[in-house]
Amino acid sequence: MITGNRTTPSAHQPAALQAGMLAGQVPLFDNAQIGGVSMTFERNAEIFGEGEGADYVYKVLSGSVRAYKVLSDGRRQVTEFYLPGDVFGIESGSEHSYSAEAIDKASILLVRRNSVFSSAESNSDVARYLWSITAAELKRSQNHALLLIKTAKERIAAFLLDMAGRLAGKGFVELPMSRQDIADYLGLTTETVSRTLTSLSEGSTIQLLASRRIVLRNPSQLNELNA
Amino acid sequence: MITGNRTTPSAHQPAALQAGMLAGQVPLFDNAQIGGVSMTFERNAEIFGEGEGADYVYKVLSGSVRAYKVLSDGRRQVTEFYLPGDVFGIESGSEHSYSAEAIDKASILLVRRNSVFSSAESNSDVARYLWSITAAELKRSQNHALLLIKTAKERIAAFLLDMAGRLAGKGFVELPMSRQDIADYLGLTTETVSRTLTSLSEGSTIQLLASRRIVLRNPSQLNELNA
DNA sequence: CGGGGTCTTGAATATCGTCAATCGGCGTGG
DNA sequence: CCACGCCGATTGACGATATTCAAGACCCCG
Repeated sequence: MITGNRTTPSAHQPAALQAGMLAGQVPLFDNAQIGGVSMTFERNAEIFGEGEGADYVYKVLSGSVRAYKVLSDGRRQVTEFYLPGDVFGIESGSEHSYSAEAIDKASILLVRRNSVFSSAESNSDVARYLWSITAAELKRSQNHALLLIKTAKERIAAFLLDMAGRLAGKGFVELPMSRQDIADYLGLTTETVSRTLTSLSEGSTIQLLASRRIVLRNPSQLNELNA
Repeated sequence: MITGNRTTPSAHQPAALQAGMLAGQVPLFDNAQIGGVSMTFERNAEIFGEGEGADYVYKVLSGSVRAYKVLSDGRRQVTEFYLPGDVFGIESGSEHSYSAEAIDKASILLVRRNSVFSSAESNSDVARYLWSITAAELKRSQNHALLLIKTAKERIAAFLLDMAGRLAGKGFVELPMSRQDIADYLGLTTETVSRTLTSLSEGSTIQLLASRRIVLRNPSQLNELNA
């Protein structure tokens, strides 16, 4: 790996590691004892590609990341969006089963997979933390699959509520990703995403301050759509 | 938990535990040291329900199991089919995030979650096994999501290939599940599943010996559909 | 041989996708 | 500072795929 337009590894910068941590867990990724290195990725820069060696695990310090798979004909499925605090790239196999790119300029903490694994060998807290992250991702993935059987309006509603919960803005949600990213996450087209947002806006369930800046005027209405 | 029409726990019966085991792994679930109990579930009997306490982990000894989530309006998403050798029901939270039912008469090995967890505390091999099972499920779930963005024909093709690989019959695939189960797994309707199978059959890609007994006449053709 | 559930088939409809044009914001350069 | 150009987003008209509603066939079990 280590390709793409990224900056040179900078000195390690301690991170605010609130998210992703359950009570009583080891502050994995938060100090030099495990040897993390932070890197900056430019907009659309590849962090790793499907099939590449899974030699590192990653944590978002700032910015946002999309993970995705592509079909042979170019159709793309965004499996997950990772926001500050999220850990990603942990795999059981030796190769990544999906690709990851920075959505916007992003600062990412890299930790050698071996460091984490060998640490887990001797420290059961680390092992449990590792497992709990994976289990949480599994749960998210299963809920994602649940999304994909819903109607377009329901998918958008669920997506907005999810993002509102994770981005916690000042009265509005500032989406880092494009309509295409959203479409590929929800299994829709950009046109349908756009139309659905317009429709929700016309029903004053939401308000579009800008295309990526959205006010949830009526969250409970979104929740009802969340069948 | 422990509800539904199931038989009383029988004496432990040693299982053929080939599947789900990676090289060098601990034969978890295969002996009394961890206190497994096998139970028989009748067709359509509930093994556990969403929201119930996740006090056990399960392994299919014979028969088959469907895991699913339901939306408030009754739409059902089958998240996974579990076949002999598969382990399921491991969760990070204290409650199951999905339900599980026997598809046909099934024999299931139950192991107390606490036994597994405490074993993982002291034995890093068990911890690693636990994690690898969860990671493998995550990978399957992500591939499942990938399925849901494809066309009906592609979904059916992928499903048939998957089942053929896992069921390994004598010249044909004997499906344990109904069209409704397949439909809910693939995010389609029974009618669409039926029509698509008929269409594949007319193109002699497959042959329907009986509705649940299918010959893959031309697997490579199915693979090409697997975009 | 009958009955109930499963599966298949048909016709009409709806939702979302495709193709295409236009709009709009933003950075660049004059 | 304003004009241009580019990329992303929106909107419209149309079409295709899958759903819905409905009827009938098949098959296993009693």
